[in-house]
Amino acid sequence: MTQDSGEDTKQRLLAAAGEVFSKQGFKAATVRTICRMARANVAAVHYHFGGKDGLYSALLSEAFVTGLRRNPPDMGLPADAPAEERLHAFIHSFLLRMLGDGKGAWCGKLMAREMFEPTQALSQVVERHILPLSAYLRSIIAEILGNGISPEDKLVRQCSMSIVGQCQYIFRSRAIIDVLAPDLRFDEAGISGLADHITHFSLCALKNFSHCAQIAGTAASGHEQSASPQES
Amino acid sequence: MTQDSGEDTKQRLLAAAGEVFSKQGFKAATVRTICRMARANVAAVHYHFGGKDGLYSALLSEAFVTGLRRNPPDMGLPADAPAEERLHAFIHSFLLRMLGDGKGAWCGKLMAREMFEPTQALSQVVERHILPLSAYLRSIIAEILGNGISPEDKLVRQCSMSIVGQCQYIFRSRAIIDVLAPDLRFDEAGISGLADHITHFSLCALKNFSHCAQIAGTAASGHEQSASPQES
Amino acid sequence: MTQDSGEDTKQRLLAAAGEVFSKQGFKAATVRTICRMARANVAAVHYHFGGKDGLYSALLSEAFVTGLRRNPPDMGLPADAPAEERLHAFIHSFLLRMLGDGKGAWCGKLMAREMFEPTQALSQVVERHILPLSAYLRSIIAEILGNGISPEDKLVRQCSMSIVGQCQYIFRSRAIIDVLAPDLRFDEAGISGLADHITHFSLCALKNFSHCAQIAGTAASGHEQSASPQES
Amino acid sequence: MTQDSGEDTKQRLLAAAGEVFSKQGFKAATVRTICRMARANVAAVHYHFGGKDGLYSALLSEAFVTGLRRNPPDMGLPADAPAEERLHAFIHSFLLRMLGDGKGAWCGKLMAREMFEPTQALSQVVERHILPLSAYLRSIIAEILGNGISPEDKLVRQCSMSIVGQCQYIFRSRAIIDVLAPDLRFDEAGISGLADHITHFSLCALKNFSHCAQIAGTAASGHEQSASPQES
DNA sequence: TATGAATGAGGGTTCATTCAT
DNA sequence: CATGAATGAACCCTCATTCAT
Repeated sequence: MTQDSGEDTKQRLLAAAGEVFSKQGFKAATVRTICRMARANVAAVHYHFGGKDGLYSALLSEAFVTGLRRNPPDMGLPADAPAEERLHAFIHSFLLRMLGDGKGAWCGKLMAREMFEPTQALSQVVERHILPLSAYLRSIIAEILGNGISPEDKLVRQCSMSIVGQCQYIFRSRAIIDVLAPDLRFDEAGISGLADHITHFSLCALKNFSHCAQIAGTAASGHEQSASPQES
Repeated sequence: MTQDSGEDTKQRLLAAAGEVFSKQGFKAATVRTICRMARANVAAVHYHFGGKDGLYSALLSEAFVTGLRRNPPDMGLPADAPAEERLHAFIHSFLLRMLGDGKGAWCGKLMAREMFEPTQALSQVVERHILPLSAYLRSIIAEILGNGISPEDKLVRQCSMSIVGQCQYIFRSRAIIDVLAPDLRFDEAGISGLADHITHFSLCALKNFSHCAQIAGTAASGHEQSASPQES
Repeated sequence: MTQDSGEDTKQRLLAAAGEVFSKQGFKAATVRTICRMARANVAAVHYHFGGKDGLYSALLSEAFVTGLRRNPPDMGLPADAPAEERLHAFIHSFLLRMLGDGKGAWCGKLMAREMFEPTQALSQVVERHILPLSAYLRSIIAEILGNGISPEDKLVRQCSMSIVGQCQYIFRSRAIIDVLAPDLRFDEAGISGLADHITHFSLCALKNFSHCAQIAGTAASGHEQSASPQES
Repeated sequence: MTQDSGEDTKQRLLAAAGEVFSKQGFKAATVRTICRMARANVAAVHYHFGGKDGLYSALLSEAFVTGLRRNPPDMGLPADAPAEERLHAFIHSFLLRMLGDGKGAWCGKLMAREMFEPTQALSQVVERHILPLSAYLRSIIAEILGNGISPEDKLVRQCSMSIVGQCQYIFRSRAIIDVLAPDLRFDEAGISGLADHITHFSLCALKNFSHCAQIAGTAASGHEQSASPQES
């Protein structure tokens, strides 16, 4: 019973911390708010996590694990599914992790914030979770680009950034988007629609990358260090 | 000398505030830090701007004006330049405003932060600066998509988000990118290269949007509220 | 010990606040002074009372309760004592509450100040403590005036003000009185003597109110809206 | 013209200071408020009066002179008027000085405040203005009491306090009175009525002081240091 | 003579943290 | 294990004052 209560308090603290930290940021969030929401004493967070920093670190670790378990990057697709479908699943799960409104939706929000405003807890998360995710996305991109391009190629990296950028923008600029596209809803159907668009947009780009090379070249007014498929 | 000193202090405060606010955010930044950096008294910010809020508002307004003057969205291109070139200029100037290292480099950083963590000072900035910028970008996109599509079309709006998302990601996830792509430099040449890639990627997508429709349709596993060119 | 210490600090804060607030007024008094005097931390007042306002409110409530318990308006007289003796007890206890030098002497001082410079904490004190006191005094006055006059009569109200005014003046103009009547001592005997005088002065007035009516009428040079016993 | 403006500013500052100081007290009042009301620069008060303290001192001196000139204690009565009428005039003028709403009504308010919360500027005012006023009142009282009683007698002093106390109470406890006697108006007629009552009440007491002695003696339960007419 | 700009001390309040129980 | 009480540093802001013109 004591143990239960102890673990229970710890979990309630983590849940509350997720909500508050993801909504207000590390600095703006206050330990008191978190503890009040978790129906715990102010001193509990220091007892369990050693302080505000410790709570945040613990939260960050759990955030990724929980988020990925809830919305895995392949969304249950078999490993041998077509690359196009796997890209769509990756994008869709990405959006769900960041925009989902259900309990624990803060996982992705917290990560997005961490990338923008990295704390010292970031590095371990990057190595443990982000790098593998990135590698997985790049393998999909390389497969779509074809021509035997390596997932480590600079072009693949850039395309990976283009895709992830589109996903994160939706969440990060939500305040702006609410003004620019007020009819956009972030319910399940809205998220699905966004995933479709981003997938469509990106596939169009990837599938035609070589054909359009000269156009970009022209538009780039001579700056030609931009990687092209033939480069590698 | 009085006038000079008066305006001077005000300008020094703005400069320091830009640096600190863009680096730490509104809440985490402290008036003391800003004043120390500006070699001004703590009370000066209240005298000149009426408080922390006022300083931030003034800064936000100036940030956009200064940034746009330094790197205008058309980068000096004639109004009748090809849409492709104007898109490239838009993207390039966007990156320069956010990534530039010169004095006032915080302009873009500040805006990116404001979009992620909007304060009450955001609304006026949106109306005065962001909406026109967005309209300009959409007009370019509509021209490239052709078929007489309206700049207000949902598809154009989504593509606009795709493009802006790619640009902002570069800045926003700098901490991650430093790990994912450690060879990326953010000097003039590096930024130019990034602009080329994003332009290329986006043009490939836009130019082939209709041809790829069925691919996205397949990948989207039946969710078809995603707009397609034929829709409008 | 925890409980003791906890309540102890709260009580020390109240005691110090009483001294400081009554001496300097709400605005001029500083939380830091109070805390220093109470050997407590600056944050303690916010922990226990929620802020300067809360401390003042709590103090005001306690002041009246403590003061009335220490010097009840009837001074232990039986309820059926003659009205004259009850009036004397009322006046005497009033002076004791305001001029007493013992611990908690600030009770009356605080109230006097509050009446002169009312804060938003006044209303509740008025309803809870002052109105009953006033009603009690008016019942005594009505009994002395006789003729079946109602305690709510305008004349009774005015006489009540005359009596309370005499009592409060002693305290309020202490600075002046020290000059005008330097031989006045505010020890137990001095206060008792003052109570005797005020009682005497007021009884003389009340007992002869009807007989003197024409005198006042003459002196009032025609302004006759002053209530007289016959009025009601 | 320069001189005019200078003197003008000085006068406007005094007028504004009177209003603000009398309404908020010395500490709570701010130089900025006064200067804004006087349409003068913040530094003007330091230039003309040497600081906040100096302004207050200057104001206090002027307050009494102006107030007494506006409402002299005899209200124009001939020096040989009956004592009863002179008492009424004294009381009436006292109330007018404190409760008047016209421009410059702050004179009395300021003095009342000063008596309650004496600053170091009080002493000179007491000697120059209050002592003569008090002596004048005592001469009236002594004349009414008759029996050749001296104006310096302890009884006369006490009666003087009783009368002044009634007058000041009306002003000082205005916040309470608004609750206890909400039908009381402080226009010219209301003030006149109050003056009538206080005069009436006091005359009744004074005229019958000797007759009632034994009553007070009884009520005073043995404390007999209260002065009686026969004593001196 | 008069003023806009700038100052430093101090205001109340909030915070993460620690202590004794 | 857990908690209510207490802490001191730092927050933004306001003030009377002074400075340079």
